[in-house]
Amino acid sequence: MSEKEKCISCKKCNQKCPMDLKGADRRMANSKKMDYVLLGLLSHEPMTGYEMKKRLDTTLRFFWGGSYGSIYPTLNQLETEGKVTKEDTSSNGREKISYSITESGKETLKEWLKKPAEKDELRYETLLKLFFGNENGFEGAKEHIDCFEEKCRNELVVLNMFAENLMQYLENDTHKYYYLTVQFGIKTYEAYLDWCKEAKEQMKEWEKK
Amino acid sequence: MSEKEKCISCKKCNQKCPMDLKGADRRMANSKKMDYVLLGLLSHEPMTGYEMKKRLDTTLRFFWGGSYGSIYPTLNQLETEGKVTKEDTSSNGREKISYSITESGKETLKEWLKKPAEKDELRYETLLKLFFGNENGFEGAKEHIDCFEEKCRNELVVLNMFAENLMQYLENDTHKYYYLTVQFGIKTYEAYLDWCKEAKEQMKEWEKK
DNA sequence: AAATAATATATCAGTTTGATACATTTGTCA
DNA sequence: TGACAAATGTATCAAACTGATATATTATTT
Repeated sequence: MSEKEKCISCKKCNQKCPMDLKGADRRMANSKKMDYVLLGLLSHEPMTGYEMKKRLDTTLRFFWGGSYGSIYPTLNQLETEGKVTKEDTSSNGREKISYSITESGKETLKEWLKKPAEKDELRYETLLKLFFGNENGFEGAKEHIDCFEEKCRNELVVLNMFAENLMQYLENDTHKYYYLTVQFGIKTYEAYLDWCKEAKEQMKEWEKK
Repeated sequence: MSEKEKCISCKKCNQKCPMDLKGADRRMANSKKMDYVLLGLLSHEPMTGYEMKKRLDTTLRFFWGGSYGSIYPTLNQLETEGKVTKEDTSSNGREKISYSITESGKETLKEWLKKPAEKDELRYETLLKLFFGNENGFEGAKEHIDCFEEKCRNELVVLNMFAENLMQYLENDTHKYYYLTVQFGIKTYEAYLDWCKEAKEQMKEWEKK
């Protein structure tokens, strides 16, 4: 039995990976990323912590996330390190702190930008439920795919709006990079939709037999 | 100025999201997922913790991960809850514990499989570096894309091998679902490569002007 | 026979999440 | 105008997970 013929997914078929993955460098340093995310946002313009959260939920939502629980503590840490400065812009009773990036902060950001990306990852619960779907049958699998398909369609609507909207601001340099990431989102969601269709067709084939 | 004309990426252009995202249900319950991952793996066949880690690094690597730090504690917890059973299969001095799923564990897995997926997410450091790339210039952006492109090509080689290998085992039901996830991986990595090419072309256009 | 790789369990500090608490300001509509 | 809802804003916490590392044995290569 050659390496290629060995099954890679269970012991019964003599489980063996057909390729050496030891150098595949998944799971690298889990170094703190929030620093760079916040410095990056502040490199565009000064803003509050609340606003950074909003950016993460709208502009960056297709490829990165973040919660208050890491935003505010990180901002304080960055201030201690002299990489951002606070400015109290409270009006009346409402607390409001506007953050700006310092030269030192810009330096830190630039250094990070020069280094290659450590880790890109997907964490698709839909795929997880599909992979273990044997206990759930084709019907269950189809439901998960339908649900995923709908989400993708919704995301595509948003992304296409973003792209259209951005067209008017492409003379702004920072927006060029934003545009590229939006195109990435569009390309991937279109691929997902494509896969949804094919996967359901494949299951129909299997059901016939 | 209509909603559509407002810029969604900075304050200068009167930042406003062209779409209401409040109901977009990003960031839902961060409930423990490792339970289900391990139960899912054990629903295929009994194995050790070490082997589960290996599966995560090979078979599931394209859409899910996991570390020893959550595998072993979760296995102990699952045993306490009666959802898996331990069997000591040590030989001589080497400790070896084989885990099996119980009826109760299968029930838990099935219930989870029936519920819709809570959250699918991308965490692409490459896109992050690209988005903040203004500080780094087109040259820097291209380097990140080249690096990403190479990773994608490598992943595609592995995935195509997986697909080819799996063809021989498609009569095995659980492998059908595995096959679908591999197809997902292939589709998405192909889309990524497509985007890499277009993004670099786009940047060339911008450079001309 | 020695060195290296693979198997195997286990723990820990550091990072992030999702939820929630609390308070004020703005917008809506009756 | 006044009441109510939504948006703005800061902050913290338990629970989850990662990446690294420690430790030890067995299998494979040189």
